Amino acid sequence: MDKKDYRSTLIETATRLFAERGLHGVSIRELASAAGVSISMISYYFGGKEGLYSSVLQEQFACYVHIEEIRNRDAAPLNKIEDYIRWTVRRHRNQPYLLRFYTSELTNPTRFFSEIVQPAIGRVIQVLIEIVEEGIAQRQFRKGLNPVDTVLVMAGMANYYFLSTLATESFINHSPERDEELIQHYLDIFTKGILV
Amino acid sequence: MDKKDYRSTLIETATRLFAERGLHGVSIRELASAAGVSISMISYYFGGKEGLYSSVLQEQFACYVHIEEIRNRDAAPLNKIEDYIRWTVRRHRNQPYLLRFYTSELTNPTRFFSEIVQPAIGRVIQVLIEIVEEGIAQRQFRKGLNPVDTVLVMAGMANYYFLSTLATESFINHSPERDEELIQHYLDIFTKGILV
DNA sequence: GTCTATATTGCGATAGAC
DNA sequence: GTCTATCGCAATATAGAC
Repeated sequence: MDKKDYRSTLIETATRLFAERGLHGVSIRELASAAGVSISMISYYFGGKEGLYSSVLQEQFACYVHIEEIRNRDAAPLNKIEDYIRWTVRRHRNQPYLLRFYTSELTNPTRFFSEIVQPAIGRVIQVLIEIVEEGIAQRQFRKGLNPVDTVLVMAGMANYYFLSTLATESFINHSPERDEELIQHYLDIFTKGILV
Repeated sequence: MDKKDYRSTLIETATRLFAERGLHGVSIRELASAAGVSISMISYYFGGKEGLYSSVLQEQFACYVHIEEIRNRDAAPLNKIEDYIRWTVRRHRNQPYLLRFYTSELTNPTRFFSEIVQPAIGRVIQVLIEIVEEGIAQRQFRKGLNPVDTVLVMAGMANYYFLSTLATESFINHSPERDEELIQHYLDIFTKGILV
């Protein structure tokens, strides 16, 4: 908790509040009061509430450029898939509110979706499709696989674990200590399936 | 488009608008105007905007009781898993706005989450865990599987396909004609994995 | 840069006529 | 059951003092 300037403090506070209640669920009064500044600061630094929301969104999705490093790694397709899963888990742990923006923009898109969110998610899916196609071409993955469906299974399992937290936390342990075990199980199921 | 009473018309209109923009994203003025009634009808029938939202939510999640039929079927665990996937796809196709409420309540819960949404989703996950445990006990599924992680993979892949639509529709075909193929691929990957 | 005060608009709810 | 009119309040944005 270093001393921050008002601009950073506002972004920090807004990230939490927008994540918890959405763009329309929070007023600039509440935002300013929670950040300990006056409401006029929001217009001053961000040009209004939507500008602040847009800045928060850009910061949250900036990390998606990292998919290019996974893409360009000189590694076997299966290792890249492991990279993707580890990176996804790490992303959600480091940015506890990321998934809120991710899903809230996917289901109730604001006018910033097409500019910030769609390119980020779309690019990740495209890179993953490339990786699966590469794996099939190198005969490491099965021939009959549909790359698109394979990728959606993979992205689904990696993200849904975090999405489901609120509905299952009363009977499923979601603590970070179990992450390594989770990653191993996910890779195991994804590569070998569930049948004996 | 039958002739409907105002109550049903309001539920129908509100389902679309709340799904697209969330509880706070829509005003009762807009709701009433889109439904072609006066705003006082919302108080009259539902006791206010939140009452209307609650009715919409209850209607959307009523279908979740159907998981008990899958649970009680006299069928092999693998067949029950296929049932679950088919039922999930059907559910999202029949109720195009269901996933909006599902994810928006999971990420920005309203005060109706714990009463309506959590019990529905939680129960489905619990039944699926039972099914996987049964499959392991009957030696149809692999011994080392963690039932919880297995279920989260399954629920993730079944739901994420629909969740991702908005970000991938420009390069992935999400039309219902492909659903049967999708279900087959998903079952195939989930049972056999991706490796050769 | 930061504040207070205020302009203006839109909100949810409801009283009361029909 | 349904409407119009209106109340009281909270919203965003900004002008202007410091």
